[in-house]
Amino acid sequence: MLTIGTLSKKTGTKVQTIRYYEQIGLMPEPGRSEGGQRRYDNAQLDRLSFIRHSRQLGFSLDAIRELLDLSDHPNRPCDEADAIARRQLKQVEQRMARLKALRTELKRMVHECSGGRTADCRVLEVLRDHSECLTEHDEIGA
Amino acid sequence: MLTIGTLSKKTGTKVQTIRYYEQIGLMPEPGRSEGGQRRYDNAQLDRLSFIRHSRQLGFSLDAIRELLDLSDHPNRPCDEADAIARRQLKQVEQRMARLKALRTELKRMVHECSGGRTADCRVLEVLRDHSECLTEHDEIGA
DNA sequence: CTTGAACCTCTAGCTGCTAGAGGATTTATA
DNA sequence: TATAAATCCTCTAGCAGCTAGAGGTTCAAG
Repeated sequence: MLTIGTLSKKTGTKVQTIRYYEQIGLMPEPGRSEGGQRRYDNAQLDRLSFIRHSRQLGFSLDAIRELLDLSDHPNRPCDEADAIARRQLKQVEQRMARLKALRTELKRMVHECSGGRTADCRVLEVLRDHSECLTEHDEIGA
Repeated sequence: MLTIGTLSKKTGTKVQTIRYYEQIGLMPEPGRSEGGQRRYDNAQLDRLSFIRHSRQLGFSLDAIRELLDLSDHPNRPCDEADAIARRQLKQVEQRMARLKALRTELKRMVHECSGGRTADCRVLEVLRDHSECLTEHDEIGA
């Protein structure tokens, strides 16, 4: 029987986060001690590890919900899990492409800054005038 | 005199977002029409463009606040603006490195999935067992 | 039996918007 | 000048995915 603190340490998840996962139904309600404290077993430890690992790979909580559901039904075809992973891969690739464009632009800004007064600062100038940008970077928060 | 809708179209910013920027003090309170509607001038248009462009380059609203402040004081040294941009560049590079590791792992997962039952799904297996990962990817939400 | 660490619930906060309700104003046309 | 459509207003609440803190209880060691 594991306390929430132990689970926290074993998975590198904050205690509050574990309770949050329970609240949104991602983790099942665990058993309780006589005094009302949460007590976990190994299955729940595995589940939390799965969740955390998926989060580390960038999957959304919704995607993880689906993946967990699939994982609970061993006889279903795995196309769906595959599709979710492919979607995630695509997203990662899109984000990388975007960051690459940003990096180019930022490098250029920083590189051109000669360190005088802000009046002549290339960084600020570029920010003021989009047309100075050589690369495309048109979506916010992608 | 520009209405908020015009500003919205010219900068590609949602009307609510413009009001939000005003609320958090990023945009100044504009003048008003007799009936109480917001009316903007070109200086404010420029300011909003600056904000938007900075957002597109990934700067946080706090960073933008600093950049705007620097931009308003042409005689200050521009080290600070430079530092902010360098910080941003560093962040972008870190995120890229992280995404690269994720991509590798996701590719491997997807590649190895042979399309059978979920019981044998490599995607789910890898998620279950971190030790199967070849690359490091230890921070969440970076 | 006492102490202190870990637990409990509950509420509110973070970033950066976005959406909708319910109503007022502006503008174009008839 | 009247009216209708488009735009504007304020206010509140919601999204993801946690995180922090208040104020109080339980547990395990000594």
